[in-house]
Amino acid sequence: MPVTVLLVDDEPLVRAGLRAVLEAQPDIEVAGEAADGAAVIPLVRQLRPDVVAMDVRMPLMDGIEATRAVLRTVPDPPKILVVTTFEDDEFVYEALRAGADGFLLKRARPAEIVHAVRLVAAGDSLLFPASVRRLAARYGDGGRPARAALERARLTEREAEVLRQMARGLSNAEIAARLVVSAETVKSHVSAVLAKLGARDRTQAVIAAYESGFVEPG
Amino acid sequence: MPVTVLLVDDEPLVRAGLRAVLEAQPDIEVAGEAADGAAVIPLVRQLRPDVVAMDVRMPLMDGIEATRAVLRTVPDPPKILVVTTFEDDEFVYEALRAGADGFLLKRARPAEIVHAVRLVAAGDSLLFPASVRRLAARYGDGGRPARAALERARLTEREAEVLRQMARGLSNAEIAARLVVSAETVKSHVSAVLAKLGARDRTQAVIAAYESGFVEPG
DNA sequence: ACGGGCCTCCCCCGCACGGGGGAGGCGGTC
DNA sequence: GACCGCCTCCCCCGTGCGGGGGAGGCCCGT
Repeated sequence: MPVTVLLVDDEPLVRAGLRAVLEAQPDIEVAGEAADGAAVIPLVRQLRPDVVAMDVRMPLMDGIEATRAVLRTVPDPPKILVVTTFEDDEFVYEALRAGADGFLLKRARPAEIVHAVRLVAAGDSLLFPASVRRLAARYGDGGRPARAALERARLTEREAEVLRQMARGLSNAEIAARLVVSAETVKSHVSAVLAKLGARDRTQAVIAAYESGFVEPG
Repeated sequence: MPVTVLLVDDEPLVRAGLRAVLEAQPDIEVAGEAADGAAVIPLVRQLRPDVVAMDVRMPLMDGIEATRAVLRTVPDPPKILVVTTFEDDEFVYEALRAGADGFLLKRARPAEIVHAVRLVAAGDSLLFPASVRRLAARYGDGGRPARAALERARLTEREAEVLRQMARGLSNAEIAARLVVSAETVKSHVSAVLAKLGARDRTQAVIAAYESGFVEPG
């Protein structure tokens, strides 16, 4: 059965764009739309979408509040894919803490948008649109961010182990030696980790590990 | 003038080995030896070495205590290069907090040992023998580690900026675009950063940035 | 006026990395 | 028995990365 998506954005144009992109896919279906965060909860209860594509800036109730509200009040809640622009940097961190499963830049190419929806629908986390990184330098703390976000990425035992080794700065060959497997096997695990985290390379994966609390600095 | 080094290790064999390796270099000179941490402070005051190669496990006063003592009591103190084994993992973190400038594995090859001494003598930090990474998973916190260690790496403005971009997961090409310079220039800066941090690749550099507090997670 | 640090850009080159495939074994579940 | 997830290993292939050089322009301090 197809992945159902609820679009939440105050701009009709953006909703139309997302709808066009997503409905071009045979395995994705737009279940409905909302123009405001306050309208989201009843719609989620009614439509029970797999994924909510949630804008950040909205009148009445912003995307962060709406995310929190949905996750708090709806049993077996949908995945929340937060739609951001470069200007929304400061909200990304809050969204992560609110329990968002992934991020998406409005200016992303259609293929990326589709990919993001499929990824979070499958239970993986998408922690790596470029903008997510920009918060790093800006925010001191305010509480531990969502380790859950990475845990929800459903890494297998072995993949988690490989990620830990990556986060120690080891090369594939070194990891292979330490885990006593072939380099090819390590490459397989690394690729799986990258895919599940939405990371492009090992560096991004390690950053995600730190940012999500999967590994602790110090 | 040559780099002068004070060797501090309770095992004569290790001291002899270090001496042999270092004195084979025309630009490095062993100023003296000590078999115990307690003997270090007077010797440092007397010999004023550029670098102290400090063992961790020693009778009377261990390398961590000695490092703290030297840095606290000696004006214009020498660089401290902590000599560790794989078994000393748990001390590495403390050493970093105590103000050590670099780490060196006893089993390192001669060329690496020489390189490490030259690096810290030049004011750079060597944060990346493999063992340093192993502490990551083990220690919760206990206080902020040495941001100073990375600051002492004397990154230039531009290098620090490039490192920040690296720590956001950007590729060289993306950094080039963002800083409006050529990819070649970025490569130059990246290479300089790796050299100064003693990192092998960008992933290790980013880890060092997190571990040292140069960038903050969350 | 000269040196030195910094930023900038360029060349060549080898290699680890990562994508895209596939495939076999093994332990669970249905 | 059939299925599926996980781990393991293999192939090919392109390329971003990083090392090793060098070089010119700029500002600054002496």
